Amino acid sequence: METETATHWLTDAEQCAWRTHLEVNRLLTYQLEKDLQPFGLTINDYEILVNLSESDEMRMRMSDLAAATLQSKSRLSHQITRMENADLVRRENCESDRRGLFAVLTAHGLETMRKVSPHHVASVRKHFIDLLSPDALADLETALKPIAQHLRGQRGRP
Amino acid sequence: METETATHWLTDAEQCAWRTHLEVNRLLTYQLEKDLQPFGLTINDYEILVNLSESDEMRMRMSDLAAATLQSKSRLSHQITRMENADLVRRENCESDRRGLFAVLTAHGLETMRKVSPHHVASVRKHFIDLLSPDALADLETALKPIAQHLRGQRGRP
DNA sequence: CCTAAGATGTTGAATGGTGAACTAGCCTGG
DNA sequence: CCAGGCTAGTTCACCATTCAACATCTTAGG
Repeated sequence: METETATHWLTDAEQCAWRTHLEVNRLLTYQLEKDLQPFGLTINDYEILVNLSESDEMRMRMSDLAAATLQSKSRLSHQITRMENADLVRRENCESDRRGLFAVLTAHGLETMRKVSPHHVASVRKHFIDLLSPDALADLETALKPIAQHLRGQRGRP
Repeated sequence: METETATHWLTDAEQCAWRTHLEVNRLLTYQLEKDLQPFGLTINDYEILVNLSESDEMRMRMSDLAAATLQSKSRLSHQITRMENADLVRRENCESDRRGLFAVLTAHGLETMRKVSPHHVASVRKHFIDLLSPDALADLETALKPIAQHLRGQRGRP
């Protein structure tokens, strides 16, 4: 009789799927970053722009933006400072809560977004979406959705 | 007749799958990192340990290790320096090519690996593998494998 | 009210990552 | 055999991220 619980190692199939997942993630991030580079944007920059451009009035509270992009407040603060220097975004005070700030997309930020997004979408297609059959896409979504939900639940837990 | 090529935007289904994929990645990385933290290791550290422990003689050439973990040589060099200071790894000269160095797992590194890996595997199970049915796992592998291959091909291209 | 606890955001120091320049050793063709 | 170009790895200067300390404002309880 075992005195300690045996580790439940991964089967070959599990390990293979897991490593493929890891590899795709890393290579994909690398590739998207690279395709964005000619425009002087990082993936982080781009994601901020997406969030803002999809928001009402092109603005979001710093906290909400940090939550939406899964970054720490500190990191977002630095990030927005950099983007402010690049005139992609500006900070604006919040009337209703004077502790608060909005990050607001500037005209130049919006313009940048319009120019860059087609290229980014093309990149996502080329390196991901278009390599998946409609069935595979659906399967992927089905497989990952519950995981996303589980992980969201884990956030900010012991 | 259009004078410029229209952007082929993502459909709702495509966008949804894409964003789920992104979200899972980020949250999963966050979670795995967090589960590794009590042992004083980062995901990067862990991955180096895995690579070395699976290698012949518990050693790999710096270049090979960099390629295997998809890091720049510079980054790996810093990383190994840190791990050397933590006595997880040591550098050793290469007889056959005197430019070369091996990163070698130390006894303490191996011991650490033995202690930590069951927890890491449990974490991978809890937050990923065990949330997938065997079918979903197979689907995932099927969907991602060609993408991994495509991306590997893109590496180090114009 | 007033105070204490909590939320919002910034800052600064320390650590980690990047990319280019560099050192050193290998290898090939003339 | 030796000059040039190539490969391995490190280093340096700069940028990005983290973590803890802080300033400011809000809100809930007494």
